[in-house]
Amino acid sequence: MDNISRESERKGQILNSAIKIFGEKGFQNATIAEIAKDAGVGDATIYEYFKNKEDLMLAIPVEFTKELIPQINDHMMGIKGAFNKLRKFIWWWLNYVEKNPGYGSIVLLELKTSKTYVSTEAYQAARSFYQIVLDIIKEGQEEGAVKKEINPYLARSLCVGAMEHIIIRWLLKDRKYPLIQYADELADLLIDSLKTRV
Amino acid sequence: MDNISRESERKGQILNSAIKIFGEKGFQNATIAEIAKDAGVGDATIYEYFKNKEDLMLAIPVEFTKELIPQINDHMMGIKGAFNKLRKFIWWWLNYVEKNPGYGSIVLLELKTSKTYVSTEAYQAARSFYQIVLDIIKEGQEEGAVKKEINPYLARSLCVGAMEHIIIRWLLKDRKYPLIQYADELADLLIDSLKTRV
DNA sequence: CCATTCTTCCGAATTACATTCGGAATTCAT
DNA sequence: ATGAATTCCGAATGTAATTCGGAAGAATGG
Repeated sequence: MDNISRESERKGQILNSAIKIFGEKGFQNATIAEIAKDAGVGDATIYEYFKNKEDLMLAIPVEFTKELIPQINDHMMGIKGAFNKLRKFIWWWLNYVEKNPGYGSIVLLELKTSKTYVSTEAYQAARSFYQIVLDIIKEGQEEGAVKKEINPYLARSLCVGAMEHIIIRWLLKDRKYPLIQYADELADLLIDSLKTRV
Repeated sequence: MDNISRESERKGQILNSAIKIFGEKGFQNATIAEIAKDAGVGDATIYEYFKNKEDLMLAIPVEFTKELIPQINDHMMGIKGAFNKLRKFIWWWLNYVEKNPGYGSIVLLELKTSKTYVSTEAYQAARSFYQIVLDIIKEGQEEGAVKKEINPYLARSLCVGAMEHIIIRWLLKDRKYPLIQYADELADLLIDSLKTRV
């Protein structure tokens, strides 16, 4: 989650502290003072780099999701067949959130309450991340593995909705036992849902 | 959404204004002053009935979800077969949110960011609402319509996750065209996912 | 090497709200 | 009708976001 090259060192420090504090306490209960202190800068300095508290939170997914897409694509390399890719995607995403729960709770819980969310870059970033699932489904339809009659956008909602629901439950409650323990069973169920019947 | 009998008239006024303002502006951007003004009471009066702003928001699902469960059960009467019930549930829930988007955005977007959410009555209320889906799935397994080998809890996550995902998309973006237009296709997809194969 | 501008940074005000206080208005019980 | 309780709220308080004004440091030019 760290050492990502960014325009400015300062901006990077602040973002790293922001992800940490927002992730721990949530948007509401995190204070600018605390983030500033953690980043080792003055409160006012944050406002040199971000318009306001909300803008600071929205900057997190933009920066980090940019990194995610190459990473998942890298993991996808050499995997053949839509269902194998989907299984990998589920595994990878659950694993990533488990390792970075702060990022997960920002993206899955906090972000959507921002009044302007849909018109932000953050929304576009999330969109292109989930686009991967859509591509997998379409690929599956081409290769004949996924039922042709399914609306691929609805199928994406099914996959993403189920994943998010499981992740959100985990974020809200337990966080104790591994999140990836759900990965296989969830993948089985989703694959079975989409599969062409013989 | 109105005329629900409650302990006190005042408390009811405040809750109705709260659902309206929170629903419109979100928790963050709603102010106590605005809710008080809308309810026609002084700011301090709100604190006679609710511990604080967060407690006021959390009171909404408790009050309203109590009403929801009898309503949906009422609609379920006379419907035979798990899949017919599931279809009805999807239709009814999408329709309810479409008619009460303020309530929907509180329950689906705002609530989960509350630090204490899982330990509140509001969480229990949501839980018993979604319990209905679990019961339908279990019933389906008993009558042989739903695959026996599916973990019913995971199946619930699939159904609820997909519904919530579609509702959240609608709340965040469009809200223009009818939400229920998704109901049938979603129901088809979910039913097909759960169905025992011959 | 020094003066000048430009940039970065931040301590100290300012502002916007949530929350609390103290007492006024109203209702209730006798 | 009167004292006691309850309900209500305007004004004060406290906390945290945001802005201001200028200090400290880096870059430019002679």
